[in-house]
Amino acid sequence: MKDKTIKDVAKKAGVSISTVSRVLNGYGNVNKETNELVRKAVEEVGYSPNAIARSLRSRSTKTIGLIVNNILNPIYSLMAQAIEDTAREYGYQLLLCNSGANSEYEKVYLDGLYEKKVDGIIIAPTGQNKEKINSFIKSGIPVIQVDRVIEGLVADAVVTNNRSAAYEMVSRIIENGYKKIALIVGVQTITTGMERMTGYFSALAENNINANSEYIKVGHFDENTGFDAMNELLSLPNPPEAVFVCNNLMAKGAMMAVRENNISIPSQLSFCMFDDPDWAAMNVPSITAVKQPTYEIGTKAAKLLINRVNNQNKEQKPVHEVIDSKIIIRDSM
Amino acid sequence: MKDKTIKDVAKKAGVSISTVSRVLNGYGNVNKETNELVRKAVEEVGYSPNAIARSLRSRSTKTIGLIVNNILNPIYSLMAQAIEDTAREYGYQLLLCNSGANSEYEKVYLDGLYEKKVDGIIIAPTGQNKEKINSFIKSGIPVIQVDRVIEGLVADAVVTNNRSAAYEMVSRIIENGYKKIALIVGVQTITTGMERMTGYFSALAENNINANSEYIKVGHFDENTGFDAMNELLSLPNPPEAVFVCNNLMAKGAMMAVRENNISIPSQLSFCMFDDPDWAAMNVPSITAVKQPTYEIGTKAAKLLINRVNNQNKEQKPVHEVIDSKIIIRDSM
DNA sequence: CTTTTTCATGAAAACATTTTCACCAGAATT
DNA sequence: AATTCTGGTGAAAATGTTTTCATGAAAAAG
Repeated sequence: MKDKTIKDVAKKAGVSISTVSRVLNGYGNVNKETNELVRKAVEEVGYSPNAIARSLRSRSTKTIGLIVNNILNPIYSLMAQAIEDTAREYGYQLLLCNSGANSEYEKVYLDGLYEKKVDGIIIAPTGQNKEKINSFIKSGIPVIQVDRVIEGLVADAVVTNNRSAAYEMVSRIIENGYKKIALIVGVQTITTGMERMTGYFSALAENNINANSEYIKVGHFDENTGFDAMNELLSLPNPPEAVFVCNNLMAKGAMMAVRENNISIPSQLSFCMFDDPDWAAMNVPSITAVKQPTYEIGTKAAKLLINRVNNQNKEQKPVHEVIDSKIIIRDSM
Repeated sequence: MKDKTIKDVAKKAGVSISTVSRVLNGYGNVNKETNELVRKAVEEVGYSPNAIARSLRSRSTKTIGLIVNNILNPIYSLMAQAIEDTAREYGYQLLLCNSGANSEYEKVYLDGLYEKKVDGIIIAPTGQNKEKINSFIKSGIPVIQVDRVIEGLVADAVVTNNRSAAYEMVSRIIENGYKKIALIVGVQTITTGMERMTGYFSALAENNINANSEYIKVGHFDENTGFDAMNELLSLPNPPEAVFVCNNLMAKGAMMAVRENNISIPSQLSFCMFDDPDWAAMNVPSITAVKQPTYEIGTKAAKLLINRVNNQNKEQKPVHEVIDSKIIIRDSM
C-alpha cells in the first residue's frame, strides 16, 4: 500500500515531475492541455501530496504551535478554538501543547516545536524561557504572547486591559457602598496577577480607602488557592464585605468555600470575579464578572502571527494589542 | 541565521554524518571517545535536529491527529488533555482539529492529517467519512474512535457504557417514584444518542411504564436544542415530573429554560443529566449526573493508538473498549 | 531575415535526515 | 597461518518534494 508520489503522476501523464509540481502549485507557465492531463493523472492515480517532503524543501510547514497552561480552563479552550478557526481559514494547522504552567514542560514543548519547524508560535508564557523564545524570534520564527506579557520578551502580544478592568470592577464595588473589599489574586510575577492587583489598589486609593493587608490573598491562579484564601478571609475576626476574585479557577474554589461556610451572597458578602465561565451566569445568585474578549484575543493573535509568517517583517518592532474586557453586572454584587 | 545541521556537527567533530546520526540515535556501534567528541560538537555548534527531514526519511512523524466536535465542550477538552498527557509521555505531539460536528470539515481535516503524515488519528467521528477512514487504516494509519462507534468503521473504539448508564439513571428516577419521565437526547444516527435513548426505553419497559412520545425530544446535542425541548416539555398540558437530559450542552440549555419558567427543582421537576460539567455540582440544587470517565477514555485511546503505531499489528481485529460511567446522586432528583 | 522574448518543458540540485553497503583493522576462531 | 567475525567508520542512496537552470521552439520585435 505504498503512497503514490508525484513521480507516479508524472509517469501516468507522460511528463516530468517538474511539470506536475508546477500544475499542483499553479506555478509558472504550463500548457492548458498538459494541465488537464496532469490533473486527470492525479485523479486516476489517487495522488495525495506528502506535506513532509514539501515542507523540507519549501521551508514552510503550515503549522503553528500553541502553548497554553491548561486546555481545561475555558479561557484557554476558547482561545484555542479561536486560533484554530483562524488558522484553518488561512490553511494552517495547530500543534497543541499543555504546559501546565510548568516552565520545564514549556521548555520541552518549545524545543519540540522548534524541531518540528512550526511556522510560528502562540504562547501564554511562564516567563522562565524568554531567552529561548527571543532566540526563536531572532532565528525567524515569529512568536505571539497571549494572556500576559513578559518583560524583555521581544514578541508581539495580545492581552486584555487587566489593570483598568480590575480598577473599574473594584470602583463599582466601592460605588455600591463597600469599603472592606478583599482581593484574591494570582502570582505577581506575571502581568495578569500584577495588573489586576494594581487596578484594585488604584481603585481603593482613588476613593481614599486604606488597603488592609489581611484582605489581600496572593497565590496561584487555581482552585485550591481560591478555596483556601476564601476560607481564611471568612475566618478573619473582621471579615471583608466584598471580594474580587481574579480568575475563574480561583473563583470556583472561593465559591465552594462560601458555600461551605453558609455565607449568603450578596447579603453577607458581595462577590465579583475576573473571567466569565458558564457557571458564573448560572450560579444563584448570578455572578458579576469581568468578561474577557477571549475569542477576539485568539483571533487577533492568530492573524498577527500569520501576518508575521507571511511578511517576514522581522524588522518591525513588536506590537502590544490590548482588547478591552467588559464588565457584566449581575446579582452577586 | 541558518540552522545548524548534522553536517556542521560532523565537520566540527571531524567525523562523517553517519557517525553523528548513529550517536544521536543510539544506533549501531560507536566508539566511546567518538561518542564524546560528537556530543561535544553538538553542544558547541548548537545543533537542533530537523524533525521534518528526520520524518521524511524515517517515515514517522511522532505526531498524532485529534479530531473532536468542539474543544469547548468540557468532555472534549478533558479528553484532549488526557490524550496530550499520554502522547507527551510517549514522545508524541498532538495536532488539534475542531470539526464542529461538520462532516465536510471533518473530511478536510482528515485529508490534512493524511498529508501531514501523522502516525495515527483519534477521532470522534461524524460517521460520514467512514470509507476514507477505513482506507487510512488499510493504508497503515491506525485510527481510534472515541465517544461513539460508527457501524462499519473497522477501527478500535473507546467509549462509555451509554446504554446501561442511561438505563441505570432512569431506573433510579423510577425508584424515586416518578412515572412521567421525559427524555431530551441527540441525534439517533450516532451511538451516544441511540444508546442513551435505548437505555431510557429499557428502564421504562422493565418497570411497565408506557413511553409517552410527547415526552421524548430528539435533536442536536447542543444548547439550543436543550432549551427549546425543555420549553416544549414545560408547556405541555400534562408536563413530565422528571427529565433526563442526555449531554451537558443540552442540559445547560434545558436548565436555562427551567429557570425562565420558574420551575423549582426537584419539587416541581426532577432533573438528571448525562455528563458532569463544573456547573452541575455548583448548581443549586446540585444536579444528579452520569459522570463519564472522560480522562480515562482519552488515556486509553492514546495508549491503544500508540500501541498500534508501534506494533504495526494491522492484522489484529479492532477492539472496542467500554469504560463505565458513574452515577453521582445529588439534590436535583 | 535576424535577434530577442516568451512559453513550455525536463534534468538535476537542494532540503536534512536515516539507513544500507562497503570497507578495514584487529580479534577470535579454525 | 588462514579464516571468520566484529567493532568502528564513511560514502552514498533514499525519502518526495520545490526550485533553479538549461534548452528548444515558437512568437514578437527589430
